[in-house]
Amino acid sequence: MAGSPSMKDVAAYARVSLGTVSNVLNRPEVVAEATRKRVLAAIAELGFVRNESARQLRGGGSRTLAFVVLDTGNPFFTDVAQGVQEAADAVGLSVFLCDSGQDRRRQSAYLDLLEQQRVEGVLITPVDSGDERLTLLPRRGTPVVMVDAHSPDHCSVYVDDVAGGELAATHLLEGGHRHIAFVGGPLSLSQVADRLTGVREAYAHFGADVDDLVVLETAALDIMEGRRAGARLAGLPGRRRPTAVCCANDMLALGLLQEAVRLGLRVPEDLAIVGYDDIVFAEAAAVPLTSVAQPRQLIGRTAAEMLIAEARDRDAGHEHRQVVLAPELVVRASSRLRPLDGVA
Amino acid sequence: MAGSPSMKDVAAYARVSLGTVSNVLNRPEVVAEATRKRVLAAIAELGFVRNESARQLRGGGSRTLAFVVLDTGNPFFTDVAQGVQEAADAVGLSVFLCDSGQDRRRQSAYLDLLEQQRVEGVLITPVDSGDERLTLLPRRGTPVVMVDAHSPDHCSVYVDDVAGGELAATHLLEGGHRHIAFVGGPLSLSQVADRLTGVREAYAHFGADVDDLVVLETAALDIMEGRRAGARLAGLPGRRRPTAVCCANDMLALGLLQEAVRLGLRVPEDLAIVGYDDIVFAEAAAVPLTSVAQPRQLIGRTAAEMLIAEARDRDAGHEHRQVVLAPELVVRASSRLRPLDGVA
DNA sequence: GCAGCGGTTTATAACGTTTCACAAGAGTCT
DNA sequence: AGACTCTTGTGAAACGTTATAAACCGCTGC
Repeated sequence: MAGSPSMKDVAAYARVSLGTVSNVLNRPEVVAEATRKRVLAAIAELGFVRNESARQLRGGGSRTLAFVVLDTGNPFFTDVAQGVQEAADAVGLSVFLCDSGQDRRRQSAYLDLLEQQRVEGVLITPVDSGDERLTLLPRRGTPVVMVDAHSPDHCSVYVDDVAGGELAATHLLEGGHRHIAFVGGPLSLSQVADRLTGVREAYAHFGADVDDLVVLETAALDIMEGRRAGARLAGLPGRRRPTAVCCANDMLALGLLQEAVRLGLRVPEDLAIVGYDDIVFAEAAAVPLTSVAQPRQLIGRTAAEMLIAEARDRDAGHEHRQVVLAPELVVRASSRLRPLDGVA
Repeated sequence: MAGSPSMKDVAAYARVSLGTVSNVLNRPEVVAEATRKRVLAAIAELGFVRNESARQLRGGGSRTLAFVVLDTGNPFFTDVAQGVQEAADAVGLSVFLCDSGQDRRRQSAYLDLLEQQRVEGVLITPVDSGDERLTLLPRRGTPVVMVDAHSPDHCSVYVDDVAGGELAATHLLEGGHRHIAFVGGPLSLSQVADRLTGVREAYAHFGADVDDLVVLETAALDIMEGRRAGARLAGLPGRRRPTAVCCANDMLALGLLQEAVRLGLRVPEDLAIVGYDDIVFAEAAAVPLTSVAQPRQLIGRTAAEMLIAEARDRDAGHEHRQVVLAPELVVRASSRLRPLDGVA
């Protein structure tokens, strides 16, 4: 009455039993045409809406999965999310997006909430991969798949960040750069750490002196931090300033690019820049940005499919799989060699 | 046993009654120190996790609200979402983001799901403002607030799009342009329609001939559509080509800008461009983009606060409020007058 | 006449919480 | 000692579904 009408109200209104209403909803083929119509009319008349909580409590799962994202402001993640949606749609699941905003507390809060909601599974790009919840959830029956990150205790889909970092740095080294800055952080994020490792390996493989590499750790991976880093670099006297920058993602790179240009540096002549992720805005930047591309939608789709599979055969033995995809370098103007650029 | 442990299991393990476990969880102050500890230990030992469905079924609301977004790929919306998060956090609510992807079917599916989940309320930027669900939900007790759109039957927070469109067009008219193209769509979106109306009004107020205005309707508001429109414009012979473009949002503008430049047009000399939303990438574009700025976070925060208020006094009489915010023009290089540009 | 038959419908027992009225003890005051 | 309070803990009744077993009904076939 006061609240929304329940199946009981519908049953009373249609002069049938509760069970019949349930049947109309769940196995319409077993109820006679006439009664079915009567019940449906009652439902429409009363504006009855199934109570998902009760449903879930009684019977099956939630038909819902969640994707906990590091930063919805970064188009990379929203593209990954598209892939997730696609895969979920295909099997009739809905996706809730949760933005941790690179905040551990929020990540924890969401994980608690999602477990309590009994979602079918959780996809996550963790801020804090050390959170015990990440191992607890699967142990208690909520599968967790790592997206764009890896962990021995979960299924995961990620792009080989070491290879990506190496790709970026090798490109710059081949361009004659030796004094390169790596900009990114926090280093506790595995993506960032791995990309840096890749950059170091490039120095090694190239036979260059890794002491020429400067690491600028940032507090986050967004445009603001990029601008800050750009200002710092531009403030250095020419001699001590790196001639190229490897950024841990495109958000940083775009901010850095913008600020560097504003402060009078020429890109790529004074400062070559390479980003990471190849977000859709990289190509449209002031100076089109060289970037390491990742198969974004594929990451999302694959991760969701793995999650769904894991949720399906929850009881049956499940082997965690690590799917590693390959990054690809897209060269654009921000790092392109010009006649002016001497070769080391 | 098989499934996750329930409060009953915890009670048995701790050798207390069910009610006591509940008390430990909900009113810890009423239970004696010793028993409380024993129960907490049992909870930890068994890895008990509250079942939110049962909780909700029995008692109160879901402590959750949802934001159904037109396109998570558009940073404008993710910024609005930040504002929503902020306001929700402040009162201890969680936010689920749902991406309708400009797809009516998906919007409907989400609305159904959310109503069944009994969320506290729904924020939405509708693809299809004609969907009956939008009026049904509030009538049945789930408050709905329009974000960046308006409707007489709901609370809403939006920016005066007519004023915004007029701002953009007036700026171009003052720059001497007469042959302007409006690019945006679908026109069924109120934002798009209103911005176009504003452009027309600018012509009227300026005493210019509105027949010089060309309308290019697009299928969506994304970069791809922008590129397509850019190609179309660039393909026109110089005489018939508009000298300026008003885009319905920045995604379109950035795509259009990129393609126009690629096809050899100079911006703003051959083609001036004004975008809408002033997303963070507008400033970092190939040619920094003039745009109509909206107070994104404020929109989200205000909308969420209104939703929360409406949900709180659900029964008490509630008057729908329309909060209209003011747009602001940010002039950058993509429309800046150069000495070369003659004045009409 | 009676067992047996689909085809329909019904009554009832869960599911895991929260809440509320009440019981069991331990003090306190007369 | 009896009548009180106060502090803790208990038991049972909801909440709105779904599933399962049983009941009903009008027939058919023997």
